[in-house]
Amino acid sequence: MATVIERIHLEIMRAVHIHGSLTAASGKLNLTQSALSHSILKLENQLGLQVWRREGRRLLPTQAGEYLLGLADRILPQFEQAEEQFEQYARGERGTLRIGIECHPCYQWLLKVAAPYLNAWPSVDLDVKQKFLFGGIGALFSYDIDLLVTPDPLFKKGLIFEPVFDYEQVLVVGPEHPLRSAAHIEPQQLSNEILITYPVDVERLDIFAHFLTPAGISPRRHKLIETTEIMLQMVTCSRGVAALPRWLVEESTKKFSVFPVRLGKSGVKKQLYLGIRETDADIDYVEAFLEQARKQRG
Amino acid sequence: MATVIERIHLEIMRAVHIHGSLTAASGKLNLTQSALSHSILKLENQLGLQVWRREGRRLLPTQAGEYLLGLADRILPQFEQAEEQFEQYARGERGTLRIGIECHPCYQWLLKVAAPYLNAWPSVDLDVKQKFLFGGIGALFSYDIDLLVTPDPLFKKGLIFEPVFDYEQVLVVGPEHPLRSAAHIEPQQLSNEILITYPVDVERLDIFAHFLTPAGISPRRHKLIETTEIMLQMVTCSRGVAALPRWLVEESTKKFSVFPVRLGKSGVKKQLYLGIRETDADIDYVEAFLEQARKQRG
DNA sequence: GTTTTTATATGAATTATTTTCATACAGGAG
DNA sequence: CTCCTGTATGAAAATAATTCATATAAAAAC
Repeated sequence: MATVIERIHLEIMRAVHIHGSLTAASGKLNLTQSALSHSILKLENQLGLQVWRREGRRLLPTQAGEYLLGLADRILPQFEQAEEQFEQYARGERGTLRIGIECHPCYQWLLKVAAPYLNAWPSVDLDVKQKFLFGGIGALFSYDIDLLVTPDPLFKKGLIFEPVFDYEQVLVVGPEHPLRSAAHIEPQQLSNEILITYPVDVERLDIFAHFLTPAGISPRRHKLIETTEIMLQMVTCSRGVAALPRWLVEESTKKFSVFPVRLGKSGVKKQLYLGIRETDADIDYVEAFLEQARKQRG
Repeated sequence: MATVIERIHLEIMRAVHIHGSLTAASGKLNLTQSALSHSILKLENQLGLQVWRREGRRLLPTQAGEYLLGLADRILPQFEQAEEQFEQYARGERGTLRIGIECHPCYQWLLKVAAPYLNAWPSVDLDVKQKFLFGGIGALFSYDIDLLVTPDPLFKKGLIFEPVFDYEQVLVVGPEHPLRSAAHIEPQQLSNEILITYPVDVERLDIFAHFLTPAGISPRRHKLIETTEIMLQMVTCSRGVAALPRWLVEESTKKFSVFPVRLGKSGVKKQLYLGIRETDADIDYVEAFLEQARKQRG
């Protein structure tokens, strides 16, 4: 078969899916309803099958339509990303490094590396993404991001992962807290505490995954807070305890009266990794980011 | 920016890359050299940058050109796969289940499952792929395959892996071989043998990865053979020993005089997994394949 | 239940785009 | 230097996409 599916068809499928009707979609695409109708009808003719089941005036995707929608979701972002990239090239900029992060400490760490990197590479933009339909690895494979910061590396063909940061996850308590100067704590000592965490799945929280859950302990209450600052504020006021990287706690002692306590006798030790696609390994500004990360490390 | 990059541009970039010149590419695309030239020139105007550096009459991709080539490699196969899929839909067929395999036992196992599945689903085609630029997981993520058979599952968001087959990797020896009726063998007993394997990386061969290498032993010689039949033939004639799944050896005793011997006291135990994309989990013929695999298992 | 509104489909006319044709121009081989 | 072979280019031709005007029908409103 010749080439029949064009970008415009995917654009139409997606726009109709999002906006609910050909008419609504036509506005967004700066075309008339008639143009879209003709375009899809032609496609249906060429394919020899329907893309929508016309039920009254609703357009319900058929199996083929669903397939096209999936194709649109995979492909259109890549066209768009490419066009943005070219706009940047044309302006003399190098491009955008799209960074994906999969945990909160990842974000904290990234903030520290980003500043010196942006100074060194004024022609490169950074874009940070946190939500991935198929996880960070999937985002890397499908070119949604160029670089992944994660605690879970994957050593597979086509990807390169490198450790960039070691840290210890510690409990943070306020100045009034009885555990304030304990050498370390055991899981059961948290069973009567209010534990404050970021609002993510419990399995993804280190204090649960590597400390409480293995011991079969739950805290008295589990409170969810979005931002680190508010979290530390609440800990300072004895409204609960939290778990954060030690370096972050130590940096915060200027602003908040908070104290780190080791989790378990040997502590909860974590590593962050940086992952890229093998094919990107020799792009200068990608390489430079890894270099910057290594420098920060040592 | 409006939508400027179209499928045809990617087709041209790829064809020129493959065939070396606009003129050569034009033949393959059933267009004239002039058409391609106009098309790319228009694109370059809209993007505001060159896609090729014109050096004499050679067209050398610029950075932007390289980017487009990468885009073409990722995107065009998806368009093509979609069109094939639609052709099948139009013929009343359900589609093609593209299966990736990452090891030789995977292939042997697949052969056993494929026959009953194809009978049960006459409207579905199977396509088996063995070579992946970015490994099986990458192929799954980038829609090169729909289903992966592998000994290395990856439990990540967006993917579903399920164990489908347990087997023991054993040594195969011929009728004259002194180890023929040994209860099991130790690594050093192979140091004077000719070991026959498939021609793949040593790290991917179970007998090396899980038996010889940990003990620091190498066989006297290492011979590479492509096909299982020839391999068994050579073993029968005392031309060497091989390592294969026990079930495969047992099935082969009718045709070849070969004998399985356990590797180490507790044997080398392996599992095969089937992996799919989460989004495909409720496609009936995909589900049916998993069901078939489970049935085979029990 | 009738009317009004709002959606898609369709044919013809128009506009825009792509493609070809003819040819200019230039690099590389001999 | 000349011939061969590649790309670029402008104008003409062919094709394709888009609009406009309108038909048709399903919801919604009354």
